[in-house]
Amino acid sequence: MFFSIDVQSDVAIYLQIVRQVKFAVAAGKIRSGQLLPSARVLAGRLAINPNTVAHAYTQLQNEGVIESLRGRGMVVCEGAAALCRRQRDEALAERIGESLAEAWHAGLTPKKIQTIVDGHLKRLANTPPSVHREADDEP
Amino acid sequence: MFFSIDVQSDVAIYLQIVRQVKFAVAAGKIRSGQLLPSARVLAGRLAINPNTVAHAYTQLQNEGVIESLRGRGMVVCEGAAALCRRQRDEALAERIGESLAEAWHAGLTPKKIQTIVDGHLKRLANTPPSVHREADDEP
Amino acid sequence: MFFSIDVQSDVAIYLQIVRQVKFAVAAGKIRSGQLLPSARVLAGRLAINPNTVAHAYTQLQNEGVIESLRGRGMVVCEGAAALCRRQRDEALAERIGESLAEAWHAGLTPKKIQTIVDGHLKRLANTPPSVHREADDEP
Amino acid sequence: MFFSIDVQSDVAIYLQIVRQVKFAVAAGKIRSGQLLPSARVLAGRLAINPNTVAHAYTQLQNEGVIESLRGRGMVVCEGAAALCRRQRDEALAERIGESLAEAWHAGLTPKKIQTIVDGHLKRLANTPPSVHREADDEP
DNA sequence: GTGGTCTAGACCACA
DNA sequence: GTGGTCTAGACCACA
Repeated sequence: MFFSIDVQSDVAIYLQIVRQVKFAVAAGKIRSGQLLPSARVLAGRLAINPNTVAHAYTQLQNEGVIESLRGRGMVVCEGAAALCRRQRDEALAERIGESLAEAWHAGLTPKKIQTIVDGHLKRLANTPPSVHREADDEP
Repeated sequence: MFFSIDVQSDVAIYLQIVRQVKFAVAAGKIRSGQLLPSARVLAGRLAINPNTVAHAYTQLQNEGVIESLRGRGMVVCEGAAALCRRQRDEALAERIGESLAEAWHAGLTPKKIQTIVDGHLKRLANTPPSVHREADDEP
Repeated sequence: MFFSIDVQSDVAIYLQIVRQVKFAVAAGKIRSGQLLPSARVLAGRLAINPNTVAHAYTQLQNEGVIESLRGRGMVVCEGAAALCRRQRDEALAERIGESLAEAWHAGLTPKKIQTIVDGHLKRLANTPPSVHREADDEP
Repeated sequence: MFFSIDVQSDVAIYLQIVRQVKFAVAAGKIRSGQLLPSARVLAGRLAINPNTVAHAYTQLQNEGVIESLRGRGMVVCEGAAALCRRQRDEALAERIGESLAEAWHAGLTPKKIQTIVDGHLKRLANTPPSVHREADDEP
């Protein structure tokens, strides 16, 4: 129900799934103990290859986000929310940092960079975020 | 003299070259009509295969940044500086926008995002940029 | 099933493939969404190197005729038929125009040029065209 | 004085020279016994490499259009006008034939092809040809 | 010397 | 299985 994948994207499909599961867990949309849809079901829903979903689930398993309950399916681990939130915030901060560093090293002035940032933030402020904002996201 | 590639990077070598040539042209480090080092020479300098450099040059040719003078080499096209500057600025702004949008849609507040941005900019301000900053980069 | 290449020709093999794919798409012999034969398969069929086919496919991709579905193959883009038809018609008209202009500037009279054209068309009329003629090719 | 070359063209420079000399001889702009500019002089005038001009002259010599007078230079052969005119007319007719055949095999109808031809001829009729039209060009 | 083309074969991520 | 990337090395026309 939560996932949408873009087969055109240059990001591998299995990574899009990994990412969306983590973000959903971080945002509390999927809670600890909750069952994920089976690889076959999710694959059917997204019209992709079941192996691709299985690949994503394996990676999530290796990272300790989900675990397999034999015969039942994959459930979200205890503590996964905190883990995913931490990972998500680090990833987001890192990507922002990279994009700013790139602009900086290309020679754009801090003023111009801040102008670009402000423009984007203003535009985003008029857009509803995809997930509910949570108070505990704040430091 | 300008190029440095990172074979470890997950960005293809030929794309690193494409990008660095464009940025060098945008920054005025290579000017219209100027000959690029031949594929063989540049390959030798970077310790990579000449075909990889040729691949990068072909892409730059397709994008209208350079053109081949038969038997003489590849020269920077007339108007390439403006083209590269535009592409570079668009790419930088887009990447910043994407990273901010990602954070926004993940539920981070504008305040938190701005805090992350400020932290990065402060850190960068103590780092020399890779290229000279140009006045005409300013709006 | 459609392609035939001439290794003797002074036109590069990969360009012969590019051209034939475009013409096949323009003629409706390959439709949007349809998978092209994989580089390896087509190479085997044409008894050439897979890299040469890949080169052709890359060029078709750059021109927006086909796109790659990761791990699945290359499919004809939406709208490629119109694009290829337009390109084909422009290319044909341009080549005819060039050949006529050349004759004109060499000093041949319009009457003599028309005589040459008529002779060729008469001869061609007795030759079956390579593709079915389509009604919508008519203005 | 007659020649103009296009370094961007995909036709080799030496072939552009060969062609222009032949066409000039065919059109009577250069007559039998007349000296061509030396390779060095022509190269200087066209801002190209003398080797390239020499390459063109060698080809013209092999085809019997010009001959070298030791110490004097290259002169147009006796009978070169007829030879060049014949070659020119054959080449022009062949190129027209190829362009028409290409359109034919792509599936364009004779009517559409004739329409394209008429359009081009009408446009050309309003353009002065590069050379004087000669009565003896007519059959 | 230059780029353009082609072959042969490798390894990779991905589906 | 698929395409993407890279290496290595060949031969060509051209300047």
